[in-house]
Amino acid sequence: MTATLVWFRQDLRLRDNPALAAAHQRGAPIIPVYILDEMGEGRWPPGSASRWWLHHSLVALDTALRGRESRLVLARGDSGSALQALAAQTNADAVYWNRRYEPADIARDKVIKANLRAKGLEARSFNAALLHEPHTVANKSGQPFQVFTPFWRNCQTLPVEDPVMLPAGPLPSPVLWPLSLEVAELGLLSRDAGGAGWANAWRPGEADAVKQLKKFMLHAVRPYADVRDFPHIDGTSRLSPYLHFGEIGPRQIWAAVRAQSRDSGVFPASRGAHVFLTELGWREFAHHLLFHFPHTVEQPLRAGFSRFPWRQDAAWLKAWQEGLTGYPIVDAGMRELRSTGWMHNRVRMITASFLVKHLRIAWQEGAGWFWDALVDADLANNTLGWQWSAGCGADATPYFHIFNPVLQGEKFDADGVYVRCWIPELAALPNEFLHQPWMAPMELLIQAGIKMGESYPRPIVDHYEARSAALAALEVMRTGDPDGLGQLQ
DNA sequence: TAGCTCGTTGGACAA
DNA sequence: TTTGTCCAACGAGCT
Repeated sequence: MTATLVWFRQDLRLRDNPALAAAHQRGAPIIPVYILDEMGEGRWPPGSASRWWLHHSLVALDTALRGRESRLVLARGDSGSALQALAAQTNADAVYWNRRYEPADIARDKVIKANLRAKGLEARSFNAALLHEPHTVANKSGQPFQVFTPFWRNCQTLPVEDPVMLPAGPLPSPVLWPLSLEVAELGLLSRDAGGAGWANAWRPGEADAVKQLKKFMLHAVRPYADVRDFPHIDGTSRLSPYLHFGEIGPRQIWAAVRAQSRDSGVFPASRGAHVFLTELGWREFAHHLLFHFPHTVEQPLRAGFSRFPWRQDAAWLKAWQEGLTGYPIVDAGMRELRSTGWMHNRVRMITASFLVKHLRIAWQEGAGWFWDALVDADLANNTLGWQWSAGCGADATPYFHIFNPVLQGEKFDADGVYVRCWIPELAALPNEFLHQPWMAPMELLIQAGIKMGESYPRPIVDHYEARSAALAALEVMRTGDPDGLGQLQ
């Protein structure tokens, strides 16, 4: 009796899973496999928040499979060797999986596919993660797009496939299951990590991904365009970690938006839905860029930025990481991140801008911190976001756009609900000074129980000085004039 | 090939 | 208080 190995990676779902559906169609017993292969992830093995999520996601996937009289076989180590060993052990003659697009994975999967085929096995890969795979989108010169708008316009001329259906009922299973590790044996949960905060904020797994999408489509997609920028409002989809781990796929989201427009006949049905799909477009664009410019994980897309005079300052970096910069909107975001493994998108931009422009600390430092702290840490999205903020990526902000953390706070958290939630020591301060507590008169600070520099830090940099220094540093980069450096602190 | 337009998310300042 | 205007680099993408 032969069998098909279905190799799960970042597609931890049963719905819209082309590899699994194809295996089912093939008819042979299916052996679902997950291999924890940290060396195979290149320089970007999952960080602590991602490992926590992965642990629970694997539990959820196993539960879902057991509901279909199947189970998830777990292994750890080199993916290629583990697959070969499992194939030999189970007499499997085919291995199916869904593709990934990170540089290290592409290189590894290519070797694995060749080795399996050399042994006479059928090795097939599918697209589960993207609406449009990177090699299917190009500009009129045949080159990859580097600007979002033309990229997304081009994508919208291409068809989006419907989600793949998996027939109901038990999955064909082998008579004997191969040996498997327990999820706990993968050692994904570390003792020092913030498991409690994450568990309060999130429920990993496909079932909750589907629930979250339904809830969002029902209540939040229509007002999305108007409220998504306000961090105190639960106005975003919160689907990012589910998408990263593939507990839901972009085709399912596309189909949900399409289903909603059936009544009106207009697609998308609302401005909110249109803006929401554009966000999905950014996710596509991030994968497109990562695929075509794999060096951007470490290096700026715009080569000139390798000359940027970044500062190294461990104390400033630590203050940023811990939410102790003295700028409430920045600190609130960094504390939300530490506490929940997630940060509102608007605040991600503000905190990232502050690190690279006000502190002039290299974006790679920020990317590394986010990578470890975010439950939705995704190499493509993280890279694009940080390069965009630093101004060295695709479609980056013009150099003279520098977020003013006070104005951003006043504009997007006018009533201070967000800041008061994450910085309780400032809660009693009136709105007028909440985003710049150092400007508050002494008697107000005393009334609010705040001792500047003790209960809450003074700003570690002055906005206007930092802004000038950032512009000067950009000028140094642009002209290559080393004299400009002398003027920089 | 040359030239033109444009760019997710802004800020400072004047009126 | 709100609104409009400048900032004015740089390179992608298109015609």
